[in-house]
Amino acid sequence: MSKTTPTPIKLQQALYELMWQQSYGRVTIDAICERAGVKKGSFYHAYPDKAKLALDAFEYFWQEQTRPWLDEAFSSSEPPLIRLANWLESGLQKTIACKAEHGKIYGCPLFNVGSELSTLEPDVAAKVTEILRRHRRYLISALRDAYADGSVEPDDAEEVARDVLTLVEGALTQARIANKVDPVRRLPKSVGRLIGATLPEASILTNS
Amino acid sequence: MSKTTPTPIKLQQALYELMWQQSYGRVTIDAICERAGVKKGSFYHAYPDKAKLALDAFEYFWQEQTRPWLDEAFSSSEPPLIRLANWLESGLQKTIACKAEHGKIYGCPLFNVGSELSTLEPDVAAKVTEILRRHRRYLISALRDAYADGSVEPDDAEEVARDVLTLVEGALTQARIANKVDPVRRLPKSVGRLIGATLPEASILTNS
DNA sequence: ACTTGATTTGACTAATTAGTCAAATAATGT
DNA sequence: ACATTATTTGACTAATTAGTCAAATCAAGT
Repeated sequence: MSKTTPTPIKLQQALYELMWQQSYGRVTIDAICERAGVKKGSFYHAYPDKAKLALDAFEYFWQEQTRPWLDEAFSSSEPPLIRLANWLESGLQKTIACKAEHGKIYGCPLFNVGSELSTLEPDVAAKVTEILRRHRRYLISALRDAYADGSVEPDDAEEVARDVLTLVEGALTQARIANKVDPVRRLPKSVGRLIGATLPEASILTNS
Repeated sequence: MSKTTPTPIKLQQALYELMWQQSYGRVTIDAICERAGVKKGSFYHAYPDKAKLALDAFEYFWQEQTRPWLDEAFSSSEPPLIRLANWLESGLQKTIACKAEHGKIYGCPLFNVGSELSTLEPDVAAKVTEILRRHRRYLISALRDAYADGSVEPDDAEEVARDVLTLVEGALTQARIANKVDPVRRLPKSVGRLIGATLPEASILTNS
């Protein structure tokens, strides 16, 4: 910790965490500043409003968190179906860890906040759509590889990827609403049904 | 219109519509009262707070809107797979109509608001879970019938119903976020994949 | 060390919002 | 018709919140 974290980053982290745990609308500028350890004047020096900050917050966490996670889970070192299994398994582990740490399942902030803001903050909704698209690319690649190596009956990778992501996001939202891990736990089987194959065991180490 | 609508009902309708189009958090008591054509004192005479009103609002719209809709779509007069097709088709029609009327796709308020409030208003989240459960019962029955008459390879109706509902709710949320009907339009095919059968054409009249 | 520009601060205003309450009105039973 | 109870009203307070701004502090280059 040589350099101090820049104010915009602190604000991005603060908003991200708060809107993930609560909701976008519930988070006040004051709350963001308090969590970021920054005074309100600094907020308005860095950002004109909460929505603009949200854009950066989503981008930051894609770059710092989601992208590295997907890069690992979808590593081409593994066969395509194992990649899918790893992705779901590590997602499940995150969900379980979240519940253990906070007593609550927070789900996917992209989906939660995207849905909350779609009619109110089109820019944020567009950002969410864009990041979901990036996410989907990993699925498309894995599916194409699975079709190519014959482990799954070929189909329209783009469409199936959409369905898989929709199911997974839906399950995360269900998990959040009911505060139960079950919907996430069932995903490998359901995703298997969707792509027309039985998913193998994940190769990723599941921290016991 | 002989009798005047009771104040609680007016408030329920107002909150339901507003939180569906915007978000729960964005809707103020004043806005509810204005839309309901009622003064704030009357609000607090009828309800202690917004969350309690939300409970009744969801129940009211289940009874008055969702339940009759499902009763018709899942009519036992039709073969089970046709019921599913009718359900999805009428949902698609609602989505298209919503976009045509408001220029926006609002999706499913249960899912949107449930996700928004899960960590903030447990009672509302519980109500949402309960209503989703009622919804799922229709799916379970249809699936059991489909298994019984041999139109689908038998499976765990309860589990498959969960998956189907998760996919459908996920698609509605995607549609809301991106303001596109596409995710909903693709549902018959994806649901077919999920249950392991190709869904037939809907028998319901699709208003052209 | 000094200057310049960027950043941070804290105290401020204005606006919004939740919630209260006594008085007015409407509804109900006798 | 009268009394009693329930409902509605509108004006009110208190609290929260967004957003502003001049002054103070910090950072960088010379």
